[in-house]
Amino acid sequence: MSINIAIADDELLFRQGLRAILSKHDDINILFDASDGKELVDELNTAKVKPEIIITDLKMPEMDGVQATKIILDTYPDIKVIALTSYFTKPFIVNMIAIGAVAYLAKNSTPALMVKTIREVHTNGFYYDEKVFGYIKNGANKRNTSINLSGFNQNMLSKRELEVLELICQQFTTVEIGEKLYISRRTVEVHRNNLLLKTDVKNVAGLVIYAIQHNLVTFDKFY
Amino acid sequence: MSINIAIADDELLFRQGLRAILSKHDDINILFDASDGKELVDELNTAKVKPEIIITDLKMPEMDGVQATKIILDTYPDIKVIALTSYFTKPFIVNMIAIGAVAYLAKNSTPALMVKTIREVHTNGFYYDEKVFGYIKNGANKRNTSINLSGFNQNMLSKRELEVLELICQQFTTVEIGEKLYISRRTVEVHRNNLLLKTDVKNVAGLVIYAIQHNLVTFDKFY
DNA sequence: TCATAATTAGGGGAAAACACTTAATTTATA
DNA sequence: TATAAATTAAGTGTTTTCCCCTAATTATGA
Repeated sequence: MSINIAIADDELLFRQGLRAILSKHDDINILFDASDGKELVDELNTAKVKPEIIITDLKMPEMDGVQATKIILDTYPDIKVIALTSYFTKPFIVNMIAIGAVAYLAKNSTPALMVKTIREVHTNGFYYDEKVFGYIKNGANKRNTSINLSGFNQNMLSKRELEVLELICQQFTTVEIGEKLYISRRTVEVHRNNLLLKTDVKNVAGLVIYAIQHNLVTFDKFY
Repeated sequence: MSINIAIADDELLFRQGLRAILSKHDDINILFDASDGKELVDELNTAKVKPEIIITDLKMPEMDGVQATKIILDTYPDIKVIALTSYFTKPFIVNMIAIGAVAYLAKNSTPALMVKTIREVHTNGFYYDEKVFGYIKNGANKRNTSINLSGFNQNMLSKRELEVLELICQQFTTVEIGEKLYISRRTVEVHRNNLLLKTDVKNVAGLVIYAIQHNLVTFDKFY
């Protein structure tokens, strides 16, 4: 009996590449793939045979892997989600685990590791390597005694914070942002400060990089 | 007779995926792959059989695709370089063409388009689709009557300015940058100001976006 | 060699960002 | 409905950025 999986990644070539790699293994069967979180959720809902495992990229347009995972696990708590990304950052991993991802794969892993991860998740329900374990420990020690959703939400950016972050990336000053959002300069400063704290960066440069890295803003807005 | 190619991309899974896709085609033969520009140049120099075509990602750690292409075409002017990236921006494309890339492929292209591009480059020496053609025209009309390296260099940032820009992106303050480069705070301020003037942006946020957009810094340095 | 560009450095000042504090009001949700 | 979270706002002060100005030294190239 083969393991039914689904893939989500915004790069078609990457998706097709994964298909080509995984198709070599008889015990792995790819049901469908999606180019972003929204497509993934839609395809999942309409699929007759549900996948046991979903491998999803975190950085995607429209809806990213984090949001998609939340929605999916809400409706299908038995589906195992493997997070896939190029960026191996502590907050990311901690958040993903907190949301319910059962494994974390770097994009520069070997195909062998990917297959191993899929099989481990299939048999054991999860797979964390030493690195991820290390991050979990460090991440957990930071604020909470254990990883939970409240700890996760503390790090998440609120709607307003995202608005402010986007305007910061568009090179607006605090005063200008206040005028745009019809709120006080002071309020914007609070949001800025919270952004620095939550994203754990030092200044505007860090915020912009964080925003781009986490796909919170799109390049298209600048050109 | 098959087409000998080499691949450069920082993500192992992507590289292996490409191998899997391209290995299905008998007329395409992958000689070697590399995880960054430096490795690519090294492997190329030591390779007994040189590839006719190199497919390289632009955004890579250590040495990016732009630098690598420059170096490679300097020594091996007959090698055809196909630029591969997730970002389809005007300046990027224009620069790559100016440097000498003979084709430009988006990472969310279909495998079929990639194979077609390889074959077209092999037979015709180049392959530009309508989109890229459009960008070339727009890019050319902007400042120069034709695309050439001198036009490109006029807008280029100096070596020192690039150093400062990189450190700004790494969240260092003016004073800190001065200490790192063993120059006065004042001098760094001059470079900062020139950066703002040359890139035509408003503040640090604009500089960071410019740097990322133009591939002057790599994400990997931040994590 | 003569001009141009790059790099260096400084004075002075205004604006913006950042750091620390407290706290009221609204909103979501358990 | 009680509790938590988000959003709002402000005081006060320091640091950093950004802008104006001048100007010497060092490369680079025509």
